[in-house]
Amino acid sequence: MAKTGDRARGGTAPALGALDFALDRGSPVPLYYQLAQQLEAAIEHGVLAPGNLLGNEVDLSVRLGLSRPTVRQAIQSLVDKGLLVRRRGVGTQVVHSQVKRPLELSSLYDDLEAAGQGPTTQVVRNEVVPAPADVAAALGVAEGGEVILLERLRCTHGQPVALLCNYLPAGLLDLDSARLESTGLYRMMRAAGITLHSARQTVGARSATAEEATRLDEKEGAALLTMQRTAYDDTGRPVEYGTHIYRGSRYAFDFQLLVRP
Amino acid sequence: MAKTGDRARGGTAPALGALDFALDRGSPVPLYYQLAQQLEAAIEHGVLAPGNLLGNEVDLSVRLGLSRPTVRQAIQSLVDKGLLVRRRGVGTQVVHSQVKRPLELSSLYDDLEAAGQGPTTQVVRNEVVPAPADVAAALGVAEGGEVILLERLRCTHGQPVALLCNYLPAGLLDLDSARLESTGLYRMMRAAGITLHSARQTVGARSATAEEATRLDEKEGAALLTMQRTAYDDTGRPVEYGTHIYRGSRYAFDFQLLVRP
DNA sequence: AAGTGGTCTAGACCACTTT
DNA sequence: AAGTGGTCTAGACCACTTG
Repeated sequence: MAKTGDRARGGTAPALGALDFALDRGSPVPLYYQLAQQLEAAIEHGVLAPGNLLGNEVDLSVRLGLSRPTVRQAIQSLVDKGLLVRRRGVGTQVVHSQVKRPLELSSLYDDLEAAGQGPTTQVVRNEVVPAPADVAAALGVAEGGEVILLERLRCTHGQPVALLCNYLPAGLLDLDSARLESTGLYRMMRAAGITLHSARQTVGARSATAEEATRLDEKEGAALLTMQRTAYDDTGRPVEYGTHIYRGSRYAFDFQLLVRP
Repeated sequence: MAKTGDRARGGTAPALGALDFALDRGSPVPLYYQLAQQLEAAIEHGVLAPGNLLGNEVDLSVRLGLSRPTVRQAIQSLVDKGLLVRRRGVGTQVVHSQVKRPLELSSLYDDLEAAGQGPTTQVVRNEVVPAPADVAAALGVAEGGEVILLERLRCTHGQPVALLCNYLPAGLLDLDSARLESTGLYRMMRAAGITLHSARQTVGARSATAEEATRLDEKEGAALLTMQRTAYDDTGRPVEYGTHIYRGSRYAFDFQLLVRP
C-alpha cells in the first residue's frame, strides 16, 4: 500500500498493476465471463479494495488482449451485481464496501432447498389433490385439476420452525418423499430441467391459531410470519405456489433488494 | 390470428410484421433504449402476446436500420426485466404472461415515499441525535456521532398502519418536516442527488408491546410485522437505516424476487 | 442443413467530468 | 484539454436447436 511499485506506469494505473488475469481462449467459458470471475475474486479477496479505480477500459482491453466491448461486458456484469460503479469522466471503481454477499433469493432457495446440515425437513403430506381456487389461479390450471400438495415441517435444533405448504402442477416433477427430505425441492426441480427465474411473494404477520400453535410448539396467539409465494420458471410459467408459516420467535427473512438501473 | 396477413414474407416473420418502431436518431435518448421502450409498450399493450416470437435479431436490425449489437442491447434489457426469453436455436419470445408489473422495490419506495393520495404520513420526531451502536454500525459512522432520527406514523383511512423509525447520516440531507409529509423521504433524497441502489432487509414478526399497541391502535400482543433495513446509494455508501413496525392485520409486503442469470 | 442466439473484434464518435 | 465511460457500427465465427 506504500509504493506504487510499477514506476514505468507513472501512477496512471491505480491498483491493477500487479493483477495477472489468466484468460484461456480454448476454454468453452466465455472470455468476458472468465474476466468477470477473476475480477470478482480479486474484489472478494480484497486485492481490489473498495474505492479502488479499475483503470480505463481501453488500457485494460489492450493489456488483456481483448476488445473493448468484451471487457465492457465483463465489467457490466459486475456493475449489475453491485460490485462496481461506473462514472462517466471518472472511471470504474469498486463499490464502497458493505453489502458483501447479496443473498438475494436466499429465502426462496432456503425454503425450497431443505438440504444443508442444520435444518431438517420432514415431509408430512405428498399427494395429488384437486386444486383449490387460489392454487388454480396461481398455477394457471383449472380449478379442481390435479396438483401436487406438499406439506413439510422444517426444524432446526430439534425445534419446529416453519410449516411449509406447497403446490406444484401435476406431472411437472417426480416427487419422492425420501429424496425430498435429503435433497430439497429446489435441487429436484433443477435436476428436472426447471430453471427458477422469478417469484412473487407476499409477507405478512398474524397470530397463531390453536392448531398452528400446537404443530409449531408455540402458544395460541403467538406472532407468526406468513409468506405466500408463486415461483415462475424462465418462460414465465408458474411452477410452484406455496403458503408458509414461520414462528416469529425463531425465524426472519433476510434479503437484499437491488434497484434495476 | 387467422391469417399471416403478410404473404410476401412467407411466414418467417411471426408476429412483428405490422409493428412500426419510430426511432429518433436526433434524440439524446439512446437508440437501444428507444427500441426497448417501444418493445416493452408493445408487450404491455398486448400487441406482442405471451409466447409470440420476436423474429431473429439480424432481420430486426436490418428492418430497423440498426446494428445487431444495438438491437441485442435493447432485447437484453427486456430479458433482464423478465419480459422476454431467449433460446439459442429457437428465438426470442415474450414471457408466458404472469408477473406483469414487477413492483420489486415497492416496499422500499412505499416506505420512503409517503406521497400518493391514500396514505398520510405524520412526522413525529425529526431531530439530530447521537448514534446508538446498531445505527452507527449500519451507517458506518462513529458511535455517538450525529445522525438524523426520523420517526413517522403512517395512516390509511384514518387508521394507523405503521410506525417508521429511520436514521440518516447527518448533513446528508435537509429534512423539512412539512415537505417530508407531503413529498416523502425518497423523493427528497432523489432531489438531493442520492440514487438508491440496493437495500438489505430483515423481515420478521413479533407481538406488540403495550406501548406499540397503544400507538398503533391494536391490542397488546397483536401480531406485528417488523422490518429492519439499510439502504445504500450507487457507490455502496449506506444512506438510510430504519426499523419499521407494521400492523399485521393491515399490512403485508408484496414484492418480486428475480434470479440474476 | 438451416436458422437462431452467444460471443468477439476493431474501430468510431459523443457526453461527461476533471484539471 | 485530457481522460473517462456511453453508444454505435459492420462485420465474423461458433454453439445450439430444430426439421
